[in-house]
Amino acid sequence: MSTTPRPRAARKAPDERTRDIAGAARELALEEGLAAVTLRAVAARAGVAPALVAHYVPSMESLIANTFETVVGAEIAEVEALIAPLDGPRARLGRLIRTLLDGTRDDVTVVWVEAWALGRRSESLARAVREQMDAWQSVLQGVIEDGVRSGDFDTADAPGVAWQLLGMIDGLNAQALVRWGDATDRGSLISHAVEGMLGLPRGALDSSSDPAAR
Amino acid sequence: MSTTPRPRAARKAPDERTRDIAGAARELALEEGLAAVTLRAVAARAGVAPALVAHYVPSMESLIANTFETVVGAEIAEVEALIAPLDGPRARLGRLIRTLLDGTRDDVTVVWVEAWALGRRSESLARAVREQMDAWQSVLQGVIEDGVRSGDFDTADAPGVAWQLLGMIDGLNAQALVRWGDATDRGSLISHAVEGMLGLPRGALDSSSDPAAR
DNA sequence: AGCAATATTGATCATTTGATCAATAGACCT
DNA sequence: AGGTCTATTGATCAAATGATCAATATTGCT
Repeated sequence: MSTTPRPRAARKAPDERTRDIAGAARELALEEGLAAVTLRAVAARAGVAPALVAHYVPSMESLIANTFETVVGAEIAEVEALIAPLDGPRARLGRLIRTLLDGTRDDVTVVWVEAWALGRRSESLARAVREQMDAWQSVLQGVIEDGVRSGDFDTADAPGVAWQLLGMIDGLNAQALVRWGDATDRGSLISHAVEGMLGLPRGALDSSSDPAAR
Repeated sequence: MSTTPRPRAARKAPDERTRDIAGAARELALEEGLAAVTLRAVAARAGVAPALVAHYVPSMESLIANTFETVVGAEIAEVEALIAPLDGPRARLGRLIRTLLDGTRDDVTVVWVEAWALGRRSESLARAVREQMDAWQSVLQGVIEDGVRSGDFDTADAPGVAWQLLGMIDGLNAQALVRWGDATDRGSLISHAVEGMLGLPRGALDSSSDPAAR
């Protein structure tokens, strides 16, 4: 059992090394979960000595919190950009739900689930989780309020519906993480659920109005 | 810093000691989460030496899996007993949802969330999680199928609706774990969601038909 | 070429975890 | 009372974690 000796890392500017380390942490989180983001694992992935990671980061706790923020923040931005050009609240909301439930982001879901658990023992991670949940809720609430204004949706509690929908999506994705194998389509039934919350007729949110879903 | 010296534990029959240890593990899981169920913590709570816990349990991994099963199994049995005597599928489903979302079982929710995360690193825990999810799904599916037979509900996919509903409930509870403070009533909106999934008119699942909810 | 600044590292420490085993002590039977 | 069985324990180990610090190597400037 020979541990491959690592050549001395090339000297880099602090800014770049900082980005390297953050990137290594991000990759690890997506590939193996937040719990795999350890001092030594990040160092190995970044190709540096463990002490260097410790040197560039105030604490592993903060690195993990920042990594969570990066991963989830990118997901939010990505989905936001995806639905922004769509035409009308119904199309945007339908697409958003289908996208988040299409199973292509299970790596991010793992990060979410581990953040919920680890957040109970890390105040900074817990804070990051709350912030990102607020950010997601804000996106959803925006779409719903647009729909209420335009008459597409009917609800007196857009913030509440946004929270509910967010919880549902998270729950369904977390569940799918365990029920791999039995791959019920996650997106079809929830549309009816949302229709119920928003006073829409059955089928109003299905993919027939979404060109990209055909 | 004086560690209180523990008196030698009274000799007990193996069966009883086994139950003691399982009980200590269960209490710890409910009070501080599954991650707190460590060899030494369980030993301290049970009032015995750490080596004794190791002696009575094949591995901590299995103790944790069994503890999860106990905690969640008890929750299922409890809720099942609660809704069984109710009159009709609508009342039973409504009560089930309201009960699971009333916020009085957050300790169990913590166990669920940690099990999802830890299950990624423990095959036995992952198996236990799948089993208990199946058990929950089975309960939900039973209620829904009753409703379909009686004409109360309208869906062609009772198993799918059961899975979706389970995921939604878990997600909303997990979310509430983090959003303490902002305590939106978790139960009211989801009723509309379920009405949407089951083809019910708005309000059909509200608490007006549930004597205990008034 | 020499030097100062600093990026990088090896060595090391303290904790926490699960696990093993020989030794001990208490209960029960004859 | 004595002896046997076995429940219980202290001591100890290996592994993994986060963190610190003096020492080293490399860069870039003069």
